[in-house]
Amino acid sequence: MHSPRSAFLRTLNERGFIHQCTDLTALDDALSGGPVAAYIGFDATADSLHTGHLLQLMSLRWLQRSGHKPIVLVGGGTTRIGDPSFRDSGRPLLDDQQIARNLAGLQQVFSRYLAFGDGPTDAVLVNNADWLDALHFIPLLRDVGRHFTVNRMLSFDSVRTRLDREEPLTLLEFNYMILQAFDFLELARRHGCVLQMGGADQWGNIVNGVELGRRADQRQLFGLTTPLLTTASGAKMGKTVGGAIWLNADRLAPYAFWQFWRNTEDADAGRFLRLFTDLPLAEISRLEALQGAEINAAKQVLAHAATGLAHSEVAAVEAAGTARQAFAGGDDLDGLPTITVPRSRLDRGITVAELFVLTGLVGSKSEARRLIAGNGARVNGRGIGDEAAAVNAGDLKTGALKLSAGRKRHALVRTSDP
RNA sequence: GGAGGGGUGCCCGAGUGGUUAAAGGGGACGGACUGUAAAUCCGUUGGCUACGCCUACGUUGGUUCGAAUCCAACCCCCUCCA
Repeated sequence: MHSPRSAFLRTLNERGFIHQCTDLTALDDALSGGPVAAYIGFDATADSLHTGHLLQLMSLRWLQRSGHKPIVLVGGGTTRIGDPSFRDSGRPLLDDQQIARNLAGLQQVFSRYLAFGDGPTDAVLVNNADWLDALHFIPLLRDVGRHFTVNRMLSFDSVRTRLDREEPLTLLEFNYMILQAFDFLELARRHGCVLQMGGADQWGNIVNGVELGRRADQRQLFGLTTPLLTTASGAKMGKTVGGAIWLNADRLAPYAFWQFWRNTEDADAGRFLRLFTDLPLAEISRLEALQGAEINAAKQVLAHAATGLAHSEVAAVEAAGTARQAFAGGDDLDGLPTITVPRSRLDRGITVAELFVLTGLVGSKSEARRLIAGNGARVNGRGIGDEAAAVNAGDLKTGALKLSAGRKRHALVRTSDP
């Protein structure tokens, strides 16, 4: 699009957040006219947000910084159904207890990206269980269901793959889109919310909400989606050793989070800086222009900024220090994953393979053996050649043993007194 | 309720009585090369008290010296019919 008038859309556009919009011009007008309320929904399918949610969090952050009001919707109600969009099969249903736990985990993160409060542009948190739980089937069908045709619902890409593969799509799941549409309508009525944002996979769900607003209330609502992110080499963004890149520190240590960004592919550095940091564009352009090994500097800036947002400035500095030490072979390795083993256990002698299992660097003793056989295992930086190699307290260096699986994955073993 | 098709390791997908811990691909991990990058190449990819043992091809039984492969019942999915 040509340069939008509103600061919000201009920023999103320049930074690469915009994939599709239901009516970009009219939305731009609305945003130019004063504070606008917009929402993004987060279902409680896990107890932490991950990098896949980061684009959404940053979207809301820019919204707020552009003088508008972010609404964070947590899906206490919709999580009980499970969004079938673009999924090949249904997911196991979560029970209410698990959902409650997950919600608690999710909520730790929002305030790191948004300022909550009672002011006109302060962020608010709402839970769709507040209205979805109270719905009655027949009234819902009459009030909402009559605005939906099955013909239209079946036409969305988000469910078509499932149907094409002849995988079952239950009526429960099929209703998800109606409830998400209803959420939008409800937020429009309660909070004057006129915009729903989300990932590209949410397009169908969002459009349903926009249409419901028009049909039920003659409201003009807007939808705006962010692109589906892949790395430059085509992999899904946010998956790596050990699964998802979580935002909660208890799920993924700040050091590991920092490392994730530090390991960004060259070709992604500029794009990620625009999307996942709020550094000025001029600064990003400069970093992006670096060539060859110098791009590493850009990745460090990216890692620092992203970690600073998700965790804290202090955590980011510490993570950077740990990484420097870990790769330079230094001794200050406090940020690495650490396990504690009783001294007596070490005194009795313990194989390196067993230690690797204890640290979680490998999943089984067999895997540890394979790692050793493949020349991937090191203790205090020295390669282990013998599968039966053992260590004892005498091997402790500055009170800790550093185990490495490959060049990048490290863990510390410390001893406790007994 | 009837007829047919199908359920294999993280995923996809071969395999229809033995040499099958199960081809091939993807993914993942490790190594080489590098810059903690990409691409490429190589290796590995169920577990254990490891020259052997245990677990594994929807579930449970059965046939057989021997089954993922044959039989029976059951569970689940798909398609068509009622």
